[in-house]
Amino acid sequence: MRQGPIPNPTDAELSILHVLWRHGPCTVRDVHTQLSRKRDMVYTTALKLLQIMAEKGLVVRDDSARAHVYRAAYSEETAQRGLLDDLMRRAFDGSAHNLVMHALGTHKASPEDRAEIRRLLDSLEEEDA
Amino acid sequence: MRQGPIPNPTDAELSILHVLWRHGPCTVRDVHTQLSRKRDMVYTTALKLLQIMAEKGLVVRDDSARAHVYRAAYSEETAQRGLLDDLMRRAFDGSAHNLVMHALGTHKASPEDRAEIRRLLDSLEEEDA
DNA sequence: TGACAACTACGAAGACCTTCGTATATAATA
DNA sequence: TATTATATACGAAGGTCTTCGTAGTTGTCA
Repeated sequence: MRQGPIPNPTDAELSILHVLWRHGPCTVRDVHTQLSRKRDMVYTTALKLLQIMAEKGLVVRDDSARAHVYRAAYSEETAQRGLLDDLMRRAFDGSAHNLVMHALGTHKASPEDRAEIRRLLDSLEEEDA
Repeated sequence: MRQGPIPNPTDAELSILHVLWRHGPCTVRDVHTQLSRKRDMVYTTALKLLQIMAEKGLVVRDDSARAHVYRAAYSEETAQRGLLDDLMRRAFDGSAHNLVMHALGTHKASPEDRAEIRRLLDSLEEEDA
């Protein structure tokens, strides 16, 4: 644990969180097994990362059993929002508008994606009214 | 200089690039003066950063005069795209749709912003047709 | 019980980022 | 010319991130 706000996850931390979000609470062994399918990583590295993440407050540890069980401290959505905020502040002058225009302009959005975005815009219009 | 693709700028590097984008080509002195208005930083730190950035290819150096002149190697838009790509790949499963929905959902977009986004969506529809 | 397997704890190395101090060279000036 | 101001170059410290190896503990099973 620690005081203050939970920091944004780093790269390796994010890859571990992905496993936890996808599979729910996991032992180190579980995390390592899953992670090994994507990256090359030794067991103790996963362990160390999880220990550090627990200290940072990124994950919560249940050490009632011999094999400790870890779970993500917050949802993927929350993490995404934190990372997005950070990038927006650092590189987009804090403007969501800038960022969205960029994302839409340079990356493929399917017709379905665009329809969904329109629906979201519609609902935002209603809120303003 | 160096080979391979130009890496994304780090935090301190981004703050220097902001000065160059805003003011055009600058000497170290110029950059440091501008930067000092926002952060606390010693002259030689700005110098060192610019030297490293030149090595990475983030900035281009003109050393024909005694006070070398640096300029950004690419536009702010290009840098933003690179950073956005990176975040999308790491945290949003490579999906612009996810990212946009998040940005719009959790951050204020003015009616003007939304109108502009709609126009962009319209133009994307035409491209598909 | 003894040997082995699986677990946690932890130190430390190597990479990168940021920062600063010092050394050195060059221009400007009294 | 001698002094002072301003430049660049560069080494190194301190921080974080990631990685791994080793030590020590606990459970399992023949």
